[in-house]
Amino acid sequence: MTIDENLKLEKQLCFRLYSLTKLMNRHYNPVLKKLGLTYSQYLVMLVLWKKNNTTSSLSVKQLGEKLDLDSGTLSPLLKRMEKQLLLSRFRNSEDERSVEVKLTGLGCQLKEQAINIPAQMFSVTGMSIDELHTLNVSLDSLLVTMKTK
Amino acid sequence: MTIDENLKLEKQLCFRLYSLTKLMNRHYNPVLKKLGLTYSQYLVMLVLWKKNNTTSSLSVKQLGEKLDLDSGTLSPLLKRMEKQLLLSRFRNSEDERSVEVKLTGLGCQLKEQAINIPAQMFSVTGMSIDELHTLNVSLDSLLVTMKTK
DNA sequence: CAAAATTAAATTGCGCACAATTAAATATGC
DNA sequence: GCATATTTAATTGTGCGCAATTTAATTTTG
Repeated sequence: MTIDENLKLEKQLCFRLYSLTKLMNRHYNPVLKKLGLTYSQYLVMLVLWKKNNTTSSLSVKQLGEKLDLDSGTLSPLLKRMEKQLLLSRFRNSEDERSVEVKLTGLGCQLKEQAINIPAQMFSVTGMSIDELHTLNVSLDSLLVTMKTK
Repeated sequence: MTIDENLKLEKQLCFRLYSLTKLMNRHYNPVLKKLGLTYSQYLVMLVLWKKNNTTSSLSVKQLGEKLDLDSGTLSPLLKRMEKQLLLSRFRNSEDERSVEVKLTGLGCQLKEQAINIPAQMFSVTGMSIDELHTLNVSLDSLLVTMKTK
């Protein structure tokens, strides 16, 4: 095998991940559009829906850690979601540097419309539960390695 | 398992792919910056480097098919690369609708500086050749399924 | 306690991705 | 041959993702 061989697009893991992520997005978008969400906004909602109420809040920093996004991405994104009345933003009175985010009633309700999305998307993959699990384990291991290098 | 369980971020394949793609980008960017390339521009170069000369050309359409990108992404991207003197763009005289892209001498030379990137990035994954191959096969299969659904 | 360092968010600027539209060239059908 | 349809790029507008910088609040340190 020549060194040249390695530079082929088809050989690259990164290109597969890149293509799959785009493809994943294209499958999610029409579904999420019905809820008025983009994919990134959906990820934010997934985090907030876990609380499942309109009282507990999460800081932008905590959200950023969970989603691996910085304030440069989250600040404008959360502002758009606030404008859509999905969540509210307010400074933490204990520490005025921190901005807290909390679901509105509307944002909380939206969960009902999203409840079937994971199953729907799973069916698009055409995979079995076992195959999915195996792939998830591989990707998790890769994520851990690449985060620490 | 409750339906609710499915909505957890940690369970989602899409989130793993999304996170890995971002992580992959973060590893590529400092390396590619030395060549003055973004990740997407690198992908374009990978396609063009295969020709390995400054005479054969590829249409924007063909490039778009290989990379799964449309003209809305490629047109401005290729213009930026033309400005950097990596490639040249010109209308096909046989069919004036088509725009052809071709490496400049500079673009062709840049390949030498990129020759070790795949090996370097492979080492970041911490995987064996076999593990990489297995993962690639899984992802390819998923790509095929999701393209046709 | 005051100066310096750290932390959290916001802002700015750039480059994708992509939906939707537009413009121009070519192909097709009658 | 000409109207119609299709094809190809480019353009416009929106929303990320992120590097770099800025602003403000808090913590640390001498």
